[in-house]
Amino acid sequence: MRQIRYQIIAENLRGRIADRRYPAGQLLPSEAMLGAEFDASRVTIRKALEVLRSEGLVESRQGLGWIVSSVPVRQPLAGLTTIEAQLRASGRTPERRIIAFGFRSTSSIETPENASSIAQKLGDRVLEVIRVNLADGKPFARVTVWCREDLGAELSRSQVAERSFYDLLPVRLGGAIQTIGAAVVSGEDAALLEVPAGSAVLVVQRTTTDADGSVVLVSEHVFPAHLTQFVVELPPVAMV
Amino acid sequence: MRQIRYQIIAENLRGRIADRRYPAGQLLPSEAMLGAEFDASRVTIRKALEVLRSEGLVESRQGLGWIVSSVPVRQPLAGLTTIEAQLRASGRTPERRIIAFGFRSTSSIETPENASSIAQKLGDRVLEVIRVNLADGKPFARVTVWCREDLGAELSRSQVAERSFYDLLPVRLGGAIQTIGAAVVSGEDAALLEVPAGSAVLVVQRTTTDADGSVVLVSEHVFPAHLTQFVVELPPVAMV
DNA sequence: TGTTGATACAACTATAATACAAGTAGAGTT
DNA sequence: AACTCTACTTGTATTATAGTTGTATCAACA
Repeated sequence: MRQIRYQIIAENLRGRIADRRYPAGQLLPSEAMLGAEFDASRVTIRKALEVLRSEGLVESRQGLGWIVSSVPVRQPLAGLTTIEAQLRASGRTPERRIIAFGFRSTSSIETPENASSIAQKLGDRVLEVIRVNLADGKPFARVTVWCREDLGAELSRSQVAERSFYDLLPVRLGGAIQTIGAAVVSGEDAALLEVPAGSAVLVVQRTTTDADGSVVLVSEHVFPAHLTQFVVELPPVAMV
Repeated sequence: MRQIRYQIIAENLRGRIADRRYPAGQLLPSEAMLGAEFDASRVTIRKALEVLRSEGLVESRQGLGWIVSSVPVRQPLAGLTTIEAQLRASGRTPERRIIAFGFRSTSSIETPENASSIAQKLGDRVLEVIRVNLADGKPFARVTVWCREDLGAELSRSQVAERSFYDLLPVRLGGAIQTIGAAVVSGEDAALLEVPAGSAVLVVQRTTTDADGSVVLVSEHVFPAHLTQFVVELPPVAMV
């Protein structure tokens, strides 16, 4: 029985990824270098890499190289930034897909955080926007934003699809309070995020205020656990 | 392994900020000087600095230079370390149960963070302590600590059961970096934490350094999702 | 027929080198 | 005290280059 060359090479590379000789997030040697190492042509190396790509182990970017995938995006908790900015900083191309856009009464909202607290913060009617953030075409977060009615009235669906709320709102932002928790993914979110039922997600609830301290946005962000982790640097003062 | 230059430089600078070689509020060397030091062009240095800016670690002012973000940015995050202290503050009685205590070789460790990185940080042999933290008799965290061999040699099982590592270690602590993620609970953890199989947990990995910047502890903390939430206050950051 | 090798070219990326505008700080001058 | 000048900084843009993946073609081989 004849062994097919590119499958052997794929198996070899699979091993290097598994034992972290090629760590997640790092660039693989170029196709040319791998070709030299395995004494194979670029075509063969590519076929091997395509196999690994179909298994979700690696991704490629033209002009850059092959990257060991399933890299959690490391989100620093140092300040109020947008997801898009962080994705761009880590070299990925962000994209938004609007799932829902419309005004609704606060009382009908169901969240882990109870609806009445949203009403208290934002008023009886709010603009609700549900969207999915994509990174390199793959779902990366489901974000639901509730926005104060007077501010939301100025916004259109297309605006929200193209830019972030923080860019769009005509107020000076003051800061935010976030709670970070974990949960098992809901049925709807599993479909939106394209993850298997029963997998874990990070759930972030954020209340954003303007410079005067009044609440502008309440939002809920859901991240697949294998794609995201938050990074915090703790100064020595914090130690007890 | 191929690597992207500006990411290496960013990681290097991140280290200098973390260990206070570039103290908060201070000007960094100019882009030109950094370029000379790293033998890189201004474009590359700038890209590295932009990454750090997106993480909220540095800011820039035209005509002046790059500044390490000042303390107020980090201060609110101090709340994260006090999870155990918060328990005490909320009137519950904390308790520790030691599951395992002993030295082992780093290579045999299995963690989300790969073993080789622990070996690189702490050396080939480490003291491994696994314990369960209880609040009012109910488990609320499984904590595994890997400690540098020379420091671990001074510790006894009973000491570890009664006091925290931060109290016990005879070094001045310099700071820590934490990553927060989510996962589905493992079988062992489900038993230790007395939660149903398939439920979600928060996973925190922490690397603690001493005042000199060398790594003292690597630890992994697992919290049942329904018992724990992290609260973070985010100050505003200059939007790009 | 499918695998492999060899080659060529387009598109893209990171990096370097360079130039100039715009802002800051400080020394010197008036 | 107010102004000017200078040196240095970041912000921004352009051009160039080497190296990478994306894609296609043709030929050799089992």
